[in-house]
Amino acid sequence: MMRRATIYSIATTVGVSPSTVSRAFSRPEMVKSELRERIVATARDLGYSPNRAARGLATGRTGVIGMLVPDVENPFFPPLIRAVQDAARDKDAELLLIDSELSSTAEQELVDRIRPQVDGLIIASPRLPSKRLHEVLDGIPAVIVNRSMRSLPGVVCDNTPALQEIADHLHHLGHRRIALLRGPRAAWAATHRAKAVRTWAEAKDVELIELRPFEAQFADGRAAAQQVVASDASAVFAFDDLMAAGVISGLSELGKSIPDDLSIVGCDDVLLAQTMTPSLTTVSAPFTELGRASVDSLTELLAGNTPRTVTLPGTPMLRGTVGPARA
Amino acid sequence: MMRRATIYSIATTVGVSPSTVSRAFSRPEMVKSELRERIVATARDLGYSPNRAARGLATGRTGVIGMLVPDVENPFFPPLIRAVQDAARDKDAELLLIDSELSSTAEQELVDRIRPQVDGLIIASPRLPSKRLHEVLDGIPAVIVNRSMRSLPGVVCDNTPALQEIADHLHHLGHRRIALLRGPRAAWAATHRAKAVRTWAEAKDVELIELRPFEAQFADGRAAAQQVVASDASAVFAFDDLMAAGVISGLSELGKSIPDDLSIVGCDDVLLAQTMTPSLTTVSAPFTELGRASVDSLTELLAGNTPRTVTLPGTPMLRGTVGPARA
DNA sequence: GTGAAAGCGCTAACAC
DNA sequence: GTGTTAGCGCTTTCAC
Repeated sequence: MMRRATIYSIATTVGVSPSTVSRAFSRPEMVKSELRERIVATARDLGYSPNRAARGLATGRTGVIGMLVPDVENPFFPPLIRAVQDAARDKDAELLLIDSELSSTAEQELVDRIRPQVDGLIIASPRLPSKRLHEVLDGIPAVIVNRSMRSLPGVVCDNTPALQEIADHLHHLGHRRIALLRGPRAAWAATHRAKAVRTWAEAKDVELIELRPFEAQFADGRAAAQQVVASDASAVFAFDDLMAAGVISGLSELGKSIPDDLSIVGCDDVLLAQTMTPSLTTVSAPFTELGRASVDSLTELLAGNTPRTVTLPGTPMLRGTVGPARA
Repeated sequence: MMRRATIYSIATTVGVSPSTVSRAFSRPEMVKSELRERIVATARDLGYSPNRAARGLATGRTGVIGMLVPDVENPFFPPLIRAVQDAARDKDAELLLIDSELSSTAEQELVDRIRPQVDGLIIASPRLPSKRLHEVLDGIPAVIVNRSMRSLPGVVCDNTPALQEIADHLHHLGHRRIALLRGPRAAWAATHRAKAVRTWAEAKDVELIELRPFEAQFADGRAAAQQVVASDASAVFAFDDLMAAGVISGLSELGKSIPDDLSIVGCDDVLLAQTMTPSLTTVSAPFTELGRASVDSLTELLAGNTPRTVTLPGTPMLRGTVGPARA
């Protein structure tokens, strides 16, 4: 397995200087087209591909974007990762993925570790206190996803209108007593979504039972089923789809059937919302746009500009878990 | 935003030479402990973290592992990614994630692009013909996941005993006519799983209806529901959990209820298998071990050894989608 | 045990 | 348009 080709080996075989080879790739317009073609051709023959780490050392730009997520296994993230990766590819950048495994203490260390290897960071850190997050991100260009902070450019999804639209739908179906399963106390999205439902309920004079903040895991949803039944609500807003799946599972164990006995609404429209039977009524997050906007904002940031926070709307998806309130 | 600390800035403030600082980090035992501690301390003060790209340039080792998956959104991959990332972290390596988006034509290009930035590759490419794959991976240390090839070290999950155990269970429950939803024709796992079921069925003298290879997407499972009903089978083995969810959805639309009318078995035990109601009977893939084994094999490879293919067993998970055959 | 110097592959002034 | 040179941050002989 022979040594990989470099601009030097190409330079030698073509009979030009290394800088010309370099330019042929990074500033094609600066080298005469006939020469450039010869260079590119032999580069291909030699199986050359530029060493971006070396380029990064020289330019200060690595061409890699770091993406930090709290938990790859949470179904919210794969579509987001996909979207970011797509957008990054369009900008000729690679994706370094970091999973902090829900440990905010690890985040600082992780960020420090990768700092020199990335141009910037796209970070989803729902729980870390703003102040800490700000410290963690000190000195590294970063855009934060699904969370709004004054000090950092962000990309968020506004689910308020969609949630309220679904709420209206529930109202039409006769639901007058609704349970709300709050997400994690410290999570921006949880607060935001809860407020949307609360505001609506107050305006509509609907009874809203707020169940205490939960970790947003399937098991938490399952565990909440008891309380939902006890609350005597006929419909429930879960913080996200995963919790919604959890309540459904828990309710089913208690002999309740969906949507006949209770209506359930999730949020995000992740894969399992679509694959469960019946499929879940939820709010669809614009993953592709979120990803693209994140990368765009980061690009802006790297260019020295100051991107504003981007807000993208969720879309209501009326599906099988919502039905008329039981008489 | 001041320039990041380097071994030089540390060297200056401590009053030693850059090489000593370098050694303090990469060969701690070579520098007197008192000095080393001073160096480490001021490094911390200055917020230093080593530039691994530079280190990579010097050593030829980047400290990053590339992971290529066909589709991050397929629920099989997030747990695998998580596991690989964990194992990589233990070895002090980062993860560069590449999603080929099911396009095998793109794979060559993607691999070439990242080749210089990674030490090696962990690749899940279920469909690319072996010969092509071998070419694509030419000259880059790689281990392949969930696929067995003579020319490449691999890590695979053997689901045969688990599937047959579940099949036995079905047999006890009275199932004598079983449908098999094959996965993608070119996929190693699909062939392997199909054989497991087929062999069992022949031995048990059970009627097996093999439905033509499908893409392993939810929609394909849904579309297969018709054929399942037409086949008059009382139980179905789906290629994977996603397809299983699909058939369930399709069957439910046709008025069939699970497991009363039909029993369904998936494979892999991805998140949605656990979150659906009823939860899916399936074979649990040892994600953590698969990830660790992949990284271990790659490490071996990088050390110049020739790792054998690792085979890890799946575990049967009897859950809610299997019941007695209808009389 | 520590320092000096060369080099990893590339880019970017600066010359020509 | 193209070549020369220095330097990005680090490791690694080779001296001392």
